[in-house]
Amino acid sequence: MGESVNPGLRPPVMEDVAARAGVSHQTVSRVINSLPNVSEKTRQRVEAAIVELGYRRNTAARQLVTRRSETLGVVAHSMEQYGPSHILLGIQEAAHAAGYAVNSVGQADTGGAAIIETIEYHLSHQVDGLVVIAPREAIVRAIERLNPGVPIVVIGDIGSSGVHSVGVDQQRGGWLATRHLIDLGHRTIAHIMGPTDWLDAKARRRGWEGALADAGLEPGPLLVGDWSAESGYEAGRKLFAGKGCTAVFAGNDQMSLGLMRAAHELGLRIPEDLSVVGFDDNPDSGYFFPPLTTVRQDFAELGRRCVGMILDGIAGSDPLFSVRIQSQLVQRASTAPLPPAAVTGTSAAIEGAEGSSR
Amino acid sequence: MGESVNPGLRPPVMEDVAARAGVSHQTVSRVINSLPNVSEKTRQRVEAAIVELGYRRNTAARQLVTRRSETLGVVAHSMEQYGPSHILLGIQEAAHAAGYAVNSVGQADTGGAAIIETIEYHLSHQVDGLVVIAPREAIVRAIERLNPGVPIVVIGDIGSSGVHSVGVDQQRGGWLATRHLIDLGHRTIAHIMGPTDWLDAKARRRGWEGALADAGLEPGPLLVGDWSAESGYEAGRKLFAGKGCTAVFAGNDQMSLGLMRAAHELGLRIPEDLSVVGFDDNPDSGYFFPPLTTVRQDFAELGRRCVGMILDGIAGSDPLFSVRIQSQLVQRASTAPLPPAAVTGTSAAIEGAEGSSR
DNA sequence: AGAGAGTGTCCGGAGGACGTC
DNA sequence: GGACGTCCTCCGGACACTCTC
Repeated sequence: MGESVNPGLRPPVMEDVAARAGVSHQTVSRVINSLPNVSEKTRQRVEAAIVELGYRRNTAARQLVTRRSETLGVVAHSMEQYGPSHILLGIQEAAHAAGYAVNSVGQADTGGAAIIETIEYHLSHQVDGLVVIAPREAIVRAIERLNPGVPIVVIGDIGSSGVHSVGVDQQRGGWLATRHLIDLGHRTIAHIMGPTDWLDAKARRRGWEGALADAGLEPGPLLVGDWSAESGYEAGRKLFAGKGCTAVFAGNDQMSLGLMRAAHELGLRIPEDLSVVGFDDNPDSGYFFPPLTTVRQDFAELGRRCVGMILDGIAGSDPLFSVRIQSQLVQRASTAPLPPAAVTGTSAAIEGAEGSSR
Repeated sequence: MGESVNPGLRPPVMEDVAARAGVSHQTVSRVINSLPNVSEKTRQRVEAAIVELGYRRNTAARQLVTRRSETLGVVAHSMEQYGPSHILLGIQEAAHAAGYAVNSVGQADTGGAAIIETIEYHLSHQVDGLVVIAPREAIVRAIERLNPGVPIVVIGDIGSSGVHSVGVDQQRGGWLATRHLIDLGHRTIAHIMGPTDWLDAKARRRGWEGALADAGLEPGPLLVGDWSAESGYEAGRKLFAGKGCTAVFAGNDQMSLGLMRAAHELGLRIPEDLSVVGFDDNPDSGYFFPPLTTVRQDFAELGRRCVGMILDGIAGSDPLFSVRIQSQLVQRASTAPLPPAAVTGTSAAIEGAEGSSR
């Protein structure tokens, strides 16, 4: 590709710069690393030589001797999803602020083996710390058996475990969402959960169950989706075919979208006939039809805490074992009180439970 | 972090494995690299030693001598957007299939300087090839002045330039979207473009202008958004306040979403009163209200072509300079023919609003 | 003798410790 | 004591070599 400053085959090395500047390679090293004891004149000569030769320091060699890479590895997974991708953004921001580069390797492959392979990849590349975004049971298990040699933090609301973790309190989020519906007077509240092997999905579901139990209510219908709008739509078709529920807590915003589409097609009005709560608060959900009540997660904070834990680990102090970030309910227009008399509207008439509970 | 297999401070190296297996480090190297001339018995002893010690080969040292990293660098940017993030997924898939790891470094920072810094980061980390997802003018300019030493491909529909590139033919996509509206009989077609410093946004806009010009029509109103649903909403409020247009081509699906929300709030029915076309075909848009007509981009193909170009470059053959991937129109329910008589202004309020489109 | 199995030495590029002027 | 230079080291791989059957 054209105008190479260095027509020779091999890129310039420190020694070349040194020769050009008339100093030793060690002095070049000092200049590059801003160490003291280099005269101003020499520094300038070296810097000029660097520019002239288009020198770039060889990080492999540097890492070899320093044993540090100043980069954090991230095992990225399901990055097409809103949550994971924004977690990564949060981590990148926080790491950058701390002077660390972030090297993220993702794979579409869903298997645990691929994840472990990626972890090994990072470890053999001398990352100084490692974040695993892989809220799946199997992964956590595998990590416990690992001997990483560097701090490693798993993102996710994984309960007590031998693995360091940072996660949004998904269960509480699910609880908040469900509680909100209960407070509005709903009594039959369905849940569409994410894939059952996602820890997040399970935690949100537990929150739903918990809120219902706390209120002395029976769990409503439970369906499983795959986070996609399509799966939410299909769940909605099934759900609305059966006997009515008046409210649904969907595991994320996209499934809520599909669900609401299914509702529209069947002539159910939202929120008059059906209240819907999502999870994530992705930037679009305020513009859904209607704007979606949902649960917001603070990914920036998540990234900060996560990177903080890793830096603590690098510094040697034993970090907190597990951190939970709070989530918060964002009320919009997809939820409304259950009108006292409106129980006749849909086929929810079966639920004559006005006075019975509580 | 408890049960380290190697309580010493320094991780095991090849020599340690060799000692344990009773061979020389060179034999260990042969085993690891699956080279011939190692007896089965020796191989097994070595492999056992590797597992026992938890040995991982030091990639820095390996790179130092092989001068190859078998990884591709990706400069990721604006990864919160649908397009960029899915391009990355496509690249990862293709690279993985070719046996390359992908190391993506993203930053929130929008400045060109940060991008160049990231490129330098990758180059000094000995990536074997480099992809830059940064469809911004300034970046392309800066890359032209670079002396990378490895193949570098920019993602984007950047016209002729000294830089290798792969991109979806955005302009043609914009043309298709607009043409579709023209074919439906629309005559005043607005466009909400993305940020003006995005090459993609400009290309889509050119497509819109081109299609109108080809049909002998005047350009309709032009507004600028930032890809977000919110910006689409605001654009919609402005647009619908003025004299009516009957169709809008929005620069992406999210802006379409916001736009449709604005339309709903003003009592405009879609597609009866207003046709909308988006761009991206993100998985949600089939579940919008109504399902969105949009333009699909093949990100997997994009990734394949991109990685293919880089591999060609690594192999030494001069790659194609610039590749354009075709996009395609996906028709759904947000567009409809302009009723011959319906040009009677924007407020067709009368009509039972039961449009269960589809 | 010759093929197969295994060894010794040096090298890559940068940084640390220490020495010298 | 400031401004350098000299050696040695990090770890894995290429290469040439030796030994054995």
